Amino acid sequence: MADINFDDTSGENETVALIELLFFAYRDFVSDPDAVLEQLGFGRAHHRVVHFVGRYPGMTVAQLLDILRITKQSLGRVLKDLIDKGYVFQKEGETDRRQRLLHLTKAGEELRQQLMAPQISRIRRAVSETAGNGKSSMRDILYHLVSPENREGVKDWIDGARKLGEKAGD
Amino acid sequence: MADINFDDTSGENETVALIELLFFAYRDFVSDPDAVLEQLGFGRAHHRVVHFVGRYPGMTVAQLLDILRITKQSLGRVLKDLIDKGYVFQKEGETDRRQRLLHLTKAGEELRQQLMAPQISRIRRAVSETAGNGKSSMRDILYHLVSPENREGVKDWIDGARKLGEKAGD
DNA sequence: TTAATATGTCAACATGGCTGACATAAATTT
DNA sequence: AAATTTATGTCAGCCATGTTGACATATTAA
Repeated sequence: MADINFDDTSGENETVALIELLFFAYRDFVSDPDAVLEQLGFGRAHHRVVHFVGRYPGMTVAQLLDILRITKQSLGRVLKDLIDKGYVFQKEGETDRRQRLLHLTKAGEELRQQLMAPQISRIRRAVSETAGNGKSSMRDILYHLVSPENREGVKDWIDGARKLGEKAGD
Repeated sequence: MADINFDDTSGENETVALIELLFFAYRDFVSDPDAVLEQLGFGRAHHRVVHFVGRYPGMTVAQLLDILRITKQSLGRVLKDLIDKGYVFQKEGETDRRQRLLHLTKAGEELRQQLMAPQISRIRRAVSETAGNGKSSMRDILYHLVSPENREGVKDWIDGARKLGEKAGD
């Protein structure tokens, strides 16, 4: 349709596999903290706010909006939840008193660690299970980001889809 | 909170950086095809269906549900859209006539290619721009999955957050 | 014949995106 | 000092896409 160069047909299937691995890996990766969030009545939007505020205490609302790429309205809702439930608090900026600098409370920081822990474990496990380098390394790593109980299914899917691919190059 | 081993403090910050890189990279990666989808009145859910059906023509509805991990209801809506607009069609299973095997029409396959093209380009570019191996390779690759115009901001964020991190190990 | 399976459909609801308008206070510019 | 811009908050309302649970149909399997 557009002017894309499909000259390199050699890595075609591998690249498509990477697209799907990224989908699968991300799907599992973000699902890790869901159980914790659910008990608190929070969603993934809350998670992102807790994570980034904890990572950069004192950040402004504008900075957070820029990172998350969402609107004030969307942020406002989850931020209100987090403030009301005592995980985030705001501090008037010292040099600019219009700013409401964002910070985590002790409970907020604990929550952040709790949410981050399984993701850290997952990444460490993936890294430790991965050898090689370059392209194959990324593939390995992403594959290893998939939950062990899902790997068989993912592998079957990837292999199966490749077998049925039209122009099986490699 | 839970019994997580934070013994290995050496790779702590790097691992957190990987978490954020995965967030940023995925954010940009899935946003690639949005412009095309918007013109057709489709969303990302439609994209996923088109992609996976095109990758595995003749798959059953149950298989697709298992891959996407969504409910029948959620799938039904987007599937109906895609069928009504002529991008997907269903074929009665030959051995099992209860099945409605999923296929892309010609328009569907063209759409799939059109949606996949920028993601393939992005991955290829990232791979070609990446050297090294192992952990650093994944970091490089994910970093390079971020849009060039966003890399400065992402890098600043990662570096800035690391500088402000409590236990700056490495 | 009965039970299980594959699929479709309905109502109802929740989350978290979005727009656009508007308000306030503080900082900056004129 | 006055006017403008900036940082933030808030309101009403819309949309996409996820959820549950119930129920219907056709077909296959026991």
